[in-house]
Amino acid sequence: MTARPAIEIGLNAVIVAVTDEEPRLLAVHRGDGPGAANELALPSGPLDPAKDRTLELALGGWVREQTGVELGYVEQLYTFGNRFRDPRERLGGPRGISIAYLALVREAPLDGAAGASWRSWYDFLPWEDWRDGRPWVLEREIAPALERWVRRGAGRAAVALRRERADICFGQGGVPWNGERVHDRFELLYEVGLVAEGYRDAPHGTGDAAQGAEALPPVDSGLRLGRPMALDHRRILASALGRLRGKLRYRPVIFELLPGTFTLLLLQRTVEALAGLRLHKQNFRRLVEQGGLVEGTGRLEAGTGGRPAELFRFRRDVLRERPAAGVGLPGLRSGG
Amino acid sequence: MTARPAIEIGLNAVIVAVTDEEPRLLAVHRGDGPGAANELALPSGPLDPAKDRTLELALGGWVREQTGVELGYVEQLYTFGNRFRDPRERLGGPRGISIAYLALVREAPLDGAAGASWRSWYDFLPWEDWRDGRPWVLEREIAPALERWVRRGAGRAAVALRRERADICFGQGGVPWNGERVHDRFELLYEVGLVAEGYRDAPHGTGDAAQGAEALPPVDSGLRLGRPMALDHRRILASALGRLRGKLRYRPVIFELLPGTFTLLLLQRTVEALAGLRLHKQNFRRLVEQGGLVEGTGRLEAGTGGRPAELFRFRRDVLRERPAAGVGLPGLRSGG
DNA sequence: ACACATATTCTCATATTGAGCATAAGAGAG
DNA sequence: CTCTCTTATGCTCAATATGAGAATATGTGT
Repeated sequence: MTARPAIEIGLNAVIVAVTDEEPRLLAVHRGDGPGAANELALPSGPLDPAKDRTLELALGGWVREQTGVELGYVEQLYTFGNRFRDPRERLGGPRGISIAYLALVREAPLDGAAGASWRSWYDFLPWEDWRDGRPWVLEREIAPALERWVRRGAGRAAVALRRERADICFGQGGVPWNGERVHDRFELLYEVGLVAEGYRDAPHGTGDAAQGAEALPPVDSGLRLGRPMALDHRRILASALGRLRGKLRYRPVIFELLPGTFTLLLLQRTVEALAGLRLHKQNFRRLVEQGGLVEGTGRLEAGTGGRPAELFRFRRDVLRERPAAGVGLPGLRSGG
Repeated sequence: MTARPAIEIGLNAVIVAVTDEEPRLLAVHRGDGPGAANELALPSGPLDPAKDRTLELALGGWVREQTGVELGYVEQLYTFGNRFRDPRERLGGPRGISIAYLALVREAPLDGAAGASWRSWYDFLPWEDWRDGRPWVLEREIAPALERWVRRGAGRAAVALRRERADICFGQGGVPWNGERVHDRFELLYEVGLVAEGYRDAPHGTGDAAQGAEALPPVDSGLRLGRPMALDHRRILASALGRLRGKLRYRPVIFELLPGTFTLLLLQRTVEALAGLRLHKQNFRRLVEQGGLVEGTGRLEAGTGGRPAELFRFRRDVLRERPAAGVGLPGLRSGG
């Protein structure tokens, strides 16, 4: 038996950019793994404990190698460490601990390196995009399937608990939709078996993979909502989206995704893309302008139809004045 | 050479309770380590990759063993992984990755197990307590030392950068104090050498421990602000306090620290203890009552001086109605 | 000149927040 | 029993923030 490390630290990056009003992430192809070959995955790689000085540096190296992209703003998301999170552990592989990061970049054309590509966020989590109203997939697929799951609860109390959980997660039964609860929603869909990963990872008799509180067999394994990813990468993506939506409120991170100057409409569309909501245009403008987040440059954009818009830039001073300034997403709008 | 793991996953817990209007954490004594013997440390222990099913379970086991305390609400904080974070790495120890958790409990008397004890949070971070106004140590020790550090910057631009950083961290030069920036503040004090750990860990000629952006020798090694802890445990504590202060705003976590029924004053004092601020009593009451966070029980508290206060309980329904409800700490008050 | 499209400015009703006054209800001193 | 002290609770008022939308400005293309 050769000496192999008992533990492997995996580093994963959710690399986000917004282009054409779509939030995108950088994905790579991944041919191995006992599941379906050639799944999409997050750029990732193991830490070399002897060489890598910091986790961020190691991550940046893997991303550079796999996608050619250089990371700027990077933030740690979460560390996942459940046993058998990576099915290779069952085959004698090391215990995998995976540290997920969120990175924000301005989308750059990929130099065709490897199989890296930009993918729309909502291909993976289609129920998160409310920009055109309540998403079809929620109404049509998720709600009925959840209702079946609720009803299948064992006893009155269990049904009530399940209903409360479903209502809170998906904004039903009078509960308002909460854009930041992305991970909770994915987790529920996973447990219920509504996403492909839930079915794939379920204990087909093995018995130990049931890591959730209740070991549920997937009940609606016919549904495959959203595009799946390798391992738990879609779960990581859900964490990232939730975190980013929350962060928008109280930190001016949005400017990491924008060019140096931009129109207020581009700023708004970028926020909307991430928030998955429409905002009231006039009020949004008031918020960012009076909030001191941006300042006009005096220059105008080349006309694209109507009256030309002024170009703005991020007001760096806001970090001194209101260190907790964000673009604040108070309410949602139906129309444009 | 015996087989030793190349990586060790350390699990640390910042276990918080509030008693007598003081936020406390559970600390243990720790006799080893190449530094000062018998330092205070967070309850912690390594993950057993072959046995522990989840990170939380492993953590709970170590905490139980070292303190006898059973964890309830647990939340992951951050994963630290810089090389040589643990100085034993230099002596051939495994690469240490440390995952920090925040746990909230109701303070229970310790059954004398081991050397566990409750310690006031602000013994370690005295500049964070503004309940009696701007803390003395900030005015008297930190501000002047930081000013010296700022002036020592190499060149005009460096001085300006340093000043901005110091101002933002510590609410000087017109910048308002931000209670959540706890970790940034500790980090700055560490780099500048104003806390004992900064001096202890500094590269005394070795040259590789300088992990910050600038490899600063500690400049004010005479000062020892606050009580130090083992390794980077005080940094972890700072992360925990910052996170908890932030979380109070948008999640009703405060009730994890309170008994089932409580007066509004106790609730307020508990929030104040964590926030390190005084709040306006009438407005606080309005906030939590109208916000639907609590409901009266009709019972009164045994008199402790003035008019008896009504006992309230947490309104669990708020989780359905406003899933993002917190106690909101809008502004600070000078008086009581 | 005219329709069209988008940008920008204002207005207005309604919450929310910050601050402080006023009143209520107990305990203890005289 | 009354006065004073103490804490609880209720209420007012101004300032500010938010949600919604009307009105006006300034381009492009016909």
